[in-house]
Amino acid sequence: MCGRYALSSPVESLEAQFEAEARALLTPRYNIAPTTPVPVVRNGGPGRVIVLQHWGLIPSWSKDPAMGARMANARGETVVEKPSFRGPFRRNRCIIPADGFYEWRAGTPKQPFCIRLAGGGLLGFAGLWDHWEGPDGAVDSCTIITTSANGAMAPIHDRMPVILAPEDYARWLDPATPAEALRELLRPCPDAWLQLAPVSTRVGNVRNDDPDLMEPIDG
DNA sequence: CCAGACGTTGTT
DNA sequence: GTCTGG
DNA sequence: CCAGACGTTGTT
DNA sequence: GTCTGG
Repeated sequence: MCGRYALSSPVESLEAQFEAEARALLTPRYNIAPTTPVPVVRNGGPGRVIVLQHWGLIPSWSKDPAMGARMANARGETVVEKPSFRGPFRRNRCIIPADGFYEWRAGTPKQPFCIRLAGGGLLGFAGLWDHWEGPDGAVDSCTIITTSANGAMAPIHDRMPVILAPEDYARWLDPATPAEALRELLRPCPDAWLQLAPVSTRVGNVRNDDPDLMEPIDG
């Protein structure tokens, strides 16, 4: 799955790769957790924008915004039908940028890994967002879509985030793309894209937030 | 008809 | 909001 | 995802 | 064990 990731690339790199205009101040983060604001690329006006949205999708019809707490991920296999996700899947698709993400291999102790592009560069997760309004204001929130693990990820975990190819960004964000074509995109990326490395268990604690969290350790 | 759910992950 | 269960 | 809490009363 | 917070 994807419950923790990092994003520290300069805003200029994000704007270039995703052809979007940043409308929020972005700070380097090496330990991004659900329930925090995360940068999201989505359609806005004539072009694409980068905005901060709460990680954990709160359905627009939800009475309790706490519902978002368990919506950090959405299964790609079922987004088309789940009540919480099918509306956003039709209308509110987004891309969530990352420099890498973390997965924990089961065992004692659990061993965290950092997964990055083998050739370096930014990843774009397939995501969904929604707009929620409550008595005390409005919240735009988002979720990261998951799929089965590819060969590279399988030794660590049976799920992984959907990582879009840059040539698929436009298709994913285009409101006119048919659902069948969208579902074609929700597949595990090729093994060769990814590079995995074990990292310090310090990443488990969300209070730790420094570049060393992404650094490979021995073993 | 109304009431209640609406989700994923990992682990057992 | 929309579906499922009763 | 993991880490950490898991409670109430009265008083300031 | 299970929920909340980050």
